[in-house]
Amino acid sequence: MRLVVARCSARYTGRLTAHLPLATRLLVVKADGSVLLHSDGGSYKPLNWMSPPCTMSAAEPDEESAARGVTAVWTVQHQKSDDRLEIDLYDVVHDSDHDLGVDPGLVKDGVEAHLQELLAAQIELLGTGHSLVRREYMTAIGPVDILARDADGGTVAVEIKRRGEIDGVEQLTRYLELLNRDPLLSPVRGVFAAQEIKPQARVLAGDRGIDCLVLDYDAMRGVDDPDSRLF
Amino acid sequence: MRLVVARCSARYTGRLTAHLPLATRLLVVKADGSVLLHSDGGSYKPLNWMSPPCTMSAAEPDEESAARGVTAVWTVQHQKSDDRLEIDLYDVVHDSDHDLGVDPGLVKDGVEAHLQELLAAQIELLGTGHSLVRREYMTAIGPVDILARDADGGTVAVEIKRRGEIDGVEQLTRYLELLNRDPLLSPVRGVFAAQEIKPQARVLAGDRGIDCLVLDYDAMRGVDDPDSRLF
DNA sequence: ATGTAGATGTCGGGA
DNA sequence: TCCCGACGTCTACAT
Repeated sequence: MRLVVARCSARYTGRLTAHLPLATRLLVVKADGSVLLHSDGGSYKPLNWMSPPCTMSAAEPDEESAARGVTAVWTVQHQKSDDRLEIDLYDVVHDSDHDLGVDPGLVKDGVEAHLQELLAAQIELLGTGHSLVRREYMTAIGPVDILARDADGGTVAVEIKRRGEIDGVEQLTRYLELLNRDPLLSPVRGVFAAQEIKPQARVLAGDRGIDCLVLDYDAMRGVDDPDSRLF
Repeated sequence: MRLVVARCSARYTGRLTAHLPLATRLLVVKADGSVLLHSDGGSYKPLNWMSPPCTMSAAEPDEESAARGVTAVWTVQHQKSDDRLEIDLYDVVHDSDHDLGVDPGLVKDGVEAHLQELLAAQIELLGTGHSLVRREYMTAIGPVDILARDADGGTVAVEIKRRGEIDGVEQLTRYLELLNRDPLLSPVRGVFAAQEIKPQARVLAGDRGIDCLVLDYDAMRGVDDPDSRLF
């Protein structure tokens, strides 16, 4: 990812035609060639941008542009359409490059969050004698949904999904690997809990010594939700 | 505008609950306090963000977090709702601050509107003997871009787009259906005019008995625009 | 302030 | 791949 802060102007042609007058802005060039042009306010939407797949090429300004003070011209061309973004750079205030690597991406906890609450409140669904240690137990690679103790005092890490698939088992495996390095917690047992667990995920979990727990959302709500107990 | 590149994890609670596992990302803090969290790919949408009005406060990590390697905790709180974004920063790779000033903002060049003006002024591009009835001819379902008469006195409805795609043909079809119910106008012929017409749209138009007209914007401006006639 | 339609919408899922 | 619907939609404009 390349970060440039510069006085610049820009033109965009594609679904519409538009231009940006001269001002100081942040230019972000991502690893996939996409470009964002941000001002110091507004929302998360850039003033102007080019989505991937696209290619960015920097060129010397022509004589006329150079005379106006342009130091570089960036052309960002979309690869599948004729969308094109041209940026004239004037004074460059900042220019740096960073290797960010791949991003695991956002994890949305919608129904998942509710399942987590319910299971935390009904922790004995894990087995008689279980007790809750903590929800969203923080680790360096993200929060473990539920940490609990079983009847024998052993630690249990629970990963909760709406639909239990292979990647959820992988996630729990990573957590277990990390948690088991902590002598205060080890040995940590894993429980993969979901409303529905795919056969492949169940097989993989079994292979990893991870228990599977199918959660009955409605039944759990029925126990916990006052609205469902009115009768 | 503050730019930080750092390994970080984040949690968002508000309309939904979500979290970002540990990874290296770009953090942008804008002058209005809004915060963007970008990965090195994807489109212009950040992985996570907080829109203004909001306040960002940085704090020391608690003991437990510090033990995990957290060097700072940012809390971004929306001012009108209980939306909240919490960011744990680990290794900070880059941190810089820049004064960008106010931005004049994006100027959209209404090419479609301009094309309509130009075609109205050069209505014979539809064919010899055509005359303009009206621009923005109002109907119950919206304005028809141009209504004209051909050499034989027949009515012609023109839909103008910069890029001619299927939905434009559908739109014109709806207008034609409506206009053809009017005995004073019927039969009404349709013309789909655009700078560029996609093959699918051309096929659909043909199927509906709608003529296609490719507009040469530069040539039309050359005829009409005094700035281009100076020589 | 509030509701509604458009967006360079973006993004994900299913056929 | 295209099509369709949801979105932390956002945004401007109308009332």
